Amino acid sequence: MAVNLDDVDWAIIDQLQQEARISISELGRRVSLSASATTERVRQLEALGIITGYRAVIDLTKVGYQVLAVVRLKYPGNRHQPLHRLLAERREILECLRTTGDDCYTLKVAATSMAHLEALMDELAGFGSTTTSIVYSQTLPYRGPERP
Amino acid sequence: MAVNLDDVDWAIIDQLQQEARISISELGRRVSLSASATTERVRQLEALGIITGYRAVIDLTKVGYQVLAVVRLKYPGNRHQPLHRLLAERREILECLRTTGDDCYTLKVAATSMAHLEALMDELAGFGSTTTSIVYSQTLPYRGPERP
DNA sequence: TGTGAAATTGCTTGGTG
DNA sequence: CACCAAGCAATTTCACA
Repeated sequence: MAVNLDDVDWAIIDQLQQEARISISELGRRVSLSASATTERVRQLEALGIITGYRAVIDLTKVGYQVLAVVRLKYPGNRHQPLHRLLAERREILECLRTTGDDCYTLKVAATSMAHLEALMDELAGFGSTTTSIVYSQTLPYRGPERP
Repeated sequence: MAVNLDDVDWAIIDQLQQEARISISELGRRVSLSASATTERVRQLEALGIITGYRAVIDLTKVGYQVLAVVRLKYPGNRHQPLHRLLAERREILECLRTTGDDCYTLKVAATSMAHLEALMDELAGFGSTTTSIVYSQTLPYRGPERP
């Protein structure tokens, strides 16, 4: 499943992880490749599923989500469909990881207020026992991987 | 700190959260605006700090990080500099949130193998007691916020 | 795979409603 | 604020190494 990538591939990945909207020709300049060769490399990285997409990063506070929380959910049994349905509906749930350990799921949830968070927690509590931690600050905002 | 955004702003945000590399004219078509007006809107969203950047999303497994873990760190005392130094150095730490509750920090860590993860955990254990959960799957890969 | 040249398309800027 | 038009870049395609 893992793929062999050379220095140029990694240079491209690094650049696009930092500034995904630079032009192909600018990217080519930075990695010392012609525009057409750069296009081909990027196309390959996309086709191989190494680059899975490009996303704008939004400031949650500025768009109205003043509360960010990490929720751990202890989910008894193995009927996961209802939870998946909730994840699809409630767009306030930004991320959901299934993990080992006592808490089966770790979710990241954005809310506009504590009241809003409370309502979301009531929904989640229907699935199992929850542990909620409010996020003070993103000590390290998400960054992508570098060459192993 | 929060900002007032109209429908067009949100349409732009939605599009760029999904496909950050589309051209300005394509974006303009999708939100029914001319290219120059679209450029101006996007510039404003960036200048206001609502859009904080654009990032390529990389498949961790395919580039060699077979293990993803969520680590909760109980950090006694309040000397946070050493931890911040580690976060800057160890690029395997992809994210770090400071939270309320017993565990002061929640980290997301990528490793190439269990041995690699073990070494990372030894480093983190120097800061306090840790609780580690291996991620089975991203039930919901990260997505951005929608209009509140 | 990478390059270079030509045709197409997209971007930017200044002037206008 | 948004549109239009013109001049300038960037993108794509193709023949060639």
